[in-house]
Amino acid sequence: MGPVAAANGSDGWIEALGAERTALGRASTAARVADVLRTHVTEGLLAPGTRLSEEDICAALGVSRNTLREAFRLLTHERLLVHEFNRGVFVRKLSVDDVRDLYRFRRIVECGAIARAGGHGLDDVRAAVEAGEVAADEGRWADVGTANMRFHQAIAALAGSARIDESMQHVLAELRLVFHVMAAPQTFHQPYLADNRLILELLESGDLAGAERTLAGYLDVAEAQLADAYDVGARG
Amino acid sequence: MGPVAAANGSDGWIEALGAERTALGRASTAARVADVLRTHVTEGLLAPGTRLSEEDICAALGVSRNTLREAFRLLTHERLLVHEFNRGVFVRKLSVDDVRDLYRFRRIVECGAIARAGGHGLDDVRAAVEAGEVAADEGRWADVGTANMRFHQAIAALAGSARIDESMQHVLAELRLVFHVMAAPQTFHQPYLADNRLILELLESGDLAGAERTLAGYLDVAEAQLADAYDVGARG
DNA sequence: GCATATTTGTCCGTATGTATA
DNA sequence: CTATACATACGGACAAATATG
Repeated sequence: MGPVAAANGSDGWIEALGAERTALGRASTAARVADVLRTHVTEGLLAPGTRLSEEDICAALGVSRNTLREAFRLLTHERLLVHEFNRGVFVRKLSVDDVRDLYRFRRIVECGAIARAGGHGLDDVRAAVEAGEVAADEGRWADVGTANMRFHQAIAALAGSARIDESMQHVLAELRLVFHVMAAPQTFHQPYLADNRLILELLESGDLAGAERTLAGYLDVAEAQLADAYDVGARG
Repeated sequence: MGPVAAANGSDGWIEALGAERTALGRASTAARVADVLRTHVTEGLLAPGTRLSEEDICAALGVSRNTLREAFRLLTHERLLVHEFNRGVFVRKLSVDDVRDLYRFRRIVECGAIARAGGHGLDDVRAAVEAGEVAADEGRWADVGTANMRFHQAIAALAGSARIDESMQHVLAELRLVFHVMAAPQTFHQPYLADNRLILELLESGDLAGAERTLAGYLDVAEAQLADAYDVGARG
């Protein structure tokens, strides 16, 4: 374990990667490597701006450079990593402008999905709302966060478009990077549970315009809250 | 030039690729290779379903397999190619369902962009409309098509979101694959020029709701026209 | 169903170019 | 300006999967 860890001054995340080596079972090697890295990035174990050295990670995960670069491609496309030519790949660092851009995207996609919602797909929305409420009752704040993600993914899915679904998935993955700048990311989502239920009820009653209005306001508030966190905090 | 051409029964597109070898100037090799392939695919020179042999293309472009595979990855992410494990990469073949999905996406994104349009960005819309009209007057149908693409890209850009812009770009590139199933792709876009101008004028007069309604109807008609072409033609 | 040839998946070593201390 | 570190790109190798006869 020594040499790699000692040489790179990485705060130990390289070793954590190496520990996942055994988990690399089957399926495309690159996809598995991408899974491992994706987890580390979205969980906040790799700080934004960190450079990912090809050599070190190859050694830690026991894969070749070509395979690793394939994994880098996947995550770069998901905007979790950025690739600077002749310099390497880095963990994505989102700016306030990125946050505003993400919410512009969400307003269009989520509100558009509601406006064109048919009757189907509401089950997934309801399931996400209830899962969030149960998790909050039991104090499982991390699960509240994932339930909230599921809620918005389900809202976008009302559009009935695979491409919309995929875009939304990527946007939400990016947002996970943003949440780590919050002082208390655990409880960030809790206040929005009531809005989620209200939107669900408006949808079920057929009041699409009301649901859309509520969601738009919701997104405005969340965006402002995150932008404030940037001003106070890391000045990203 | 003989052996490669003679052996692969490729209708000559491999040689056409080879002709672009000199154009490979600077910037990442993989990105340049991707550019060449992207052009060939979107121009319809490579029929959907065609398998892209690593060996042949490496020889034609004079790049290594690793580099070519990197280019393949880029284009796969753009959905222009599909990668089947242990079988190779193929030019994407879109189904009727794909067409419907693409138009669902466009309805949400383009109409949403109009609904949230500020005053800025209309210059690009106007430029695209006028370029299309001039090209049509002069019978340059290919340019009419590209001007039409520019128009819709400019509409999406009214949202003021880089992520929306990029998503729209990919969707329009995919749509180019669809246009080739039309009997007369050259004149496909011509009838829509009048709609483009109408939408521009509604936007300039501040009638966002009217512009959105017109565009939505436009997209419905175009989708139906393409779906019909699929029924009659290649049964994709 | 089997044996063969082809093609892809993965990895390695190395030479060259680029950025940074 | 020099030196070092690193990414880029190439070519070759072998295993594994697929296609072909």
